[in-house]
Amino acid sequence: MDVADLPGVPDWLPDHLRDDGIEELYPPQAEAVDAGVTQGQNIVAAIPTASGKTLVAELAMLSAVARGGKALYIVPLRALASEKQAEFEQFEQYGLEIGVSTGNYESDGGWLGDKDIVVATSEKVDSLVRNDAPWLEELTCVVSDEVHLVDDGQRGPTLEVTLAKLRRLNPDLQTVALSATIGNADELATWLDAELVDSDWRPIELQKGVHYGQALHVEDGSQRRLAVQNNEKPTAAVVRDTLQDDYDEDGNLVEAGGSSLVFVNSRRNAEAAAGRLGSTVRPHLTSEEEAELADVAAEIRGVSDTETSDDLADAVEQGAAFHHAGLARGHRELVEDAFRDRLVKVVCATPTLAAGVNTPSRRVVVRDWRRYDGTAGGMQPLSVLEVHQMMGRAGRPGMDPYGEAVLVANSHDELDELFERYVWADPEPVRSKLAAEPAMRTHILATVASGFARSRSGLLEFLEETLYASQTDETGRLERVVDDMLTYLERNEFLEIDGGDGEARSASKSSGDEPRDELDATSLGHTVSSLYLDPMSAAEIIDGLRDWQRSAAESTTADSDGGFTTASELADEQAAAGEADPDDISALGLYHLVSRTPDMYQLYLRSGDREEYEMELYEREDELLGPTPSEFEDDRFEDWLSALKTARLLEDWADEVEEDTITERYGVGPGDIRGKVETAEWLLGAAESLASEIDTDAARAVSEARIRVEHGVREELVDLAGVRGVGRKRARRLFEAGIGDRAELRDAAKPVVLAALRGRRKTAENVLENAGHRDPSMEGVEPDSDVDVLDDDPRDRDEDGVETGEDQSSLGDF
DNA sequence: GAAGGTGTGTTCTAGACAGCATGTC
DNA sequence: CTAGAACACACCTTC
Repeated sequence: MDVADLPGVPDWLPDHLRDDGIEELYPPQAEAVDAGVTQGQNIVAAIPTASGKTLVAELAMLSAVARGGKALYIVPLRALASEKQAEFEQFEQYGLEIGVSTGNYESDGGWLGDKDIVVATSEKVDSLVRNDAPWLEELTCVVSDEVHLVDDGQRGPTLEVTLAKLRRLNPDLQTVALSATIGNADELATWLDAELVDSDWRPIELQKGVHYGQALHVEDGSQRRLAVQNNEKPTAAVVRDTLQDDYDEDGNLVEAGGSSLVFVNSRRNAEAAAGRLGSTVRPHLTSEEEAELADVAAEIRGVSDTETSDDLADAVEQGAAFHHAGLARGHRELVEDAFRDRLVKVVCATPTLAAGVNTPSRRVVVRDWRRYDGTAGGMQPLSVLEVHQMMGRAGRPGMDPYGEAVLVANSHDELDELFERYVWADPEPVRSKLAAEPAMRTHILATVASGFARSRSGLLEFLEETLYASQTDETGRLERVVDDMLTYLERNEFLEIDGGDGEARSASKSSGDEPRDELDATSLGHTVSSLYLDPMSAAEIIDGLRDWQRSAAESTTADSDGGFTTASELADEQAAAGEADPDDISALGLYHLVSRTPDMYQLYLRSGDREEYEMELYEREDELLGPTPSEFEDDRFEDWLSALKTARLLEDWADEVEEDTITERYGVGPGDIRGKVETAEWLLGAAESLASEIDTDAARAVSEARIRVEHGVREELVDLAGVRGVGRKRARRLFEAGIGDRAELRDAAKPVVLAALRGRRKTAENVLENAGHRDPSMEGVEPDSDVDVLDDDPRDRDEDGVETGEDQSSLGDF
């Protein structure tokens, strides 16, 4: 189909596409147009990655906007939100406005309601629905990217419910769902009343194969010699083969050496493999490439002072890299960019890269096809869908003649098994996971709180519009889970059933009457839903805070030894008790409280950890909020301990312990610290709202704990760290130079400030300006040589990562 | 006697969304 | 209950 023949699209689009070199649509795109994407028709497009899904989405959105509408593009990852934003910004020249909204980022320049196309994560959209964003009703087109993720137990239900809600809000909404090739795309189409485009057409051919022994066995039945040299691992042989230039019989260069993407099953394996493959890659680098790689390596070292950072930089110097979720954001982006620029020749990655941003490669090697899964009790094979997603990264459009995806077999039996299991197999069907309890807990409360259902029957009726309902005939299960969760939500005071106190419901049941089933969210329930908390997390936090309030009150009472003589004295005493002293709450107690909620992904207890944290628990038990579970309640006690480990990490961070020390002490990567801190920040913010909602005196302490963890500083630096451009390190340096807070920073002698900031003039000027200094100029100022500046190398510091100073005594037991 | 190979026991395990109000070194 | 790569370490071989 020629781009000139597109119905319903804006006039400028055909020329725009031609400028991009697009004259003709790919077959699946043409199919989507025939099915009516540009005319408001619902579409499910199940087609491979890199076969032009984005253009299908763009056709739908642009034609919707051309008709005076407004489009929403839902992505599963924040990183994809920014990638799509960059892509859609090409249309700004035609007057379209693009907006982005994720948890940590919202595009500026006006209200989202004024944008023509908004990109957001599914959770953000869910949250917008819960908080009643008015512009959602103006949507005429919604695109859901990677919709096969409805199969995900954790996050799938959110997408499923959100789509159902958007469609109910606006019955005329055009729904475009983009999916990987899956077994049951037709079921998705039925659910969404959509036309189905199901195709495995790809713009570049993808050849799948399995390497075993000295040969690569390709799916078409052919074999290619791919020799494993002395002591080399098969993966290294495949990577080396990819690096070599190919020539035809006449000696002409057919194809220059290419890059490989190697998928492995653990972070450690990724790092080890990258280190080893470096020696495979190095001989193939030009000196120019080596110099550029050295620059990238230097940037990587600049991102953080950790071992991970050093290891990554070492690998990159050799032209190899690793990629996993333990990397800091900066690390990830540097690796992805260097790989896209063909500078880094091999990336060894965990599945982060298969689901994440677009990083195609000449060849993909799936080395490990089993992954540890604690719940299943051992190694479990990856799903076909997952492996196909990885293999689909092979082949860069316009750059490679074809892509190759290689599985690695270690035995002849495995060779056969891999062909059966992955090369020739169709992906699994996608199944809704909505009926699982944690998902129901959250979404029932949200559905009631935001007014989508006001009764049990209304709730069930709404749930009929989900994929779950369309995939099952067994209505009994759904009803049972709904009732269980309603009871749970009522018991925790998030919901009122029948406007009553819980007795009414069971009474009506036993009397055999028609169940009076009105549902209403309590004020607390509304708060929990709009905070986007799992109700179970909210319940845990509320219990913990109430427990603290109670015990604080008791200790106040116990202090007054006299006993009460009159009623008024009793009242006074209770009032005093009611104002429990927030200073009694330790930061650790609060960190532990949020770390044990289901919204915090806890750290793993390693061997030896159990003993260590049992000791820690014994020493600091009275700081924790709520009663410690008995050691015989194995699971809960285990959770309590790993929450303590997580809480200790947060405490260290808020105690200004060096990043390097933390990564080593807890066996995590720099990116994990950021992740934990971010989650804790969010949960403590939610805890702050809950604390005021349930009327405890803890709000102030919670707020302080949150600010400390946000900036990673001790109490005395909270004010300084609030200045833009001042983080934990600069705040500490300024403090050590005698500058205690923002006001003192404004009045401080410039030479002192400059010296504290290690003579960086530009930085010092920025900092002073942000602190509100009248004349921040550092011109002609020389650093004060009397100021002791903290050494920049963390390895020179003592274990606490805090320079020995006057406040040494406050360090405590260390 | 250093470098390297082989054998054995031990250790450890993927990912990442959200409130609210603004910004690390 | 289920795996398997990587590593640390001991021990041996080889030049």
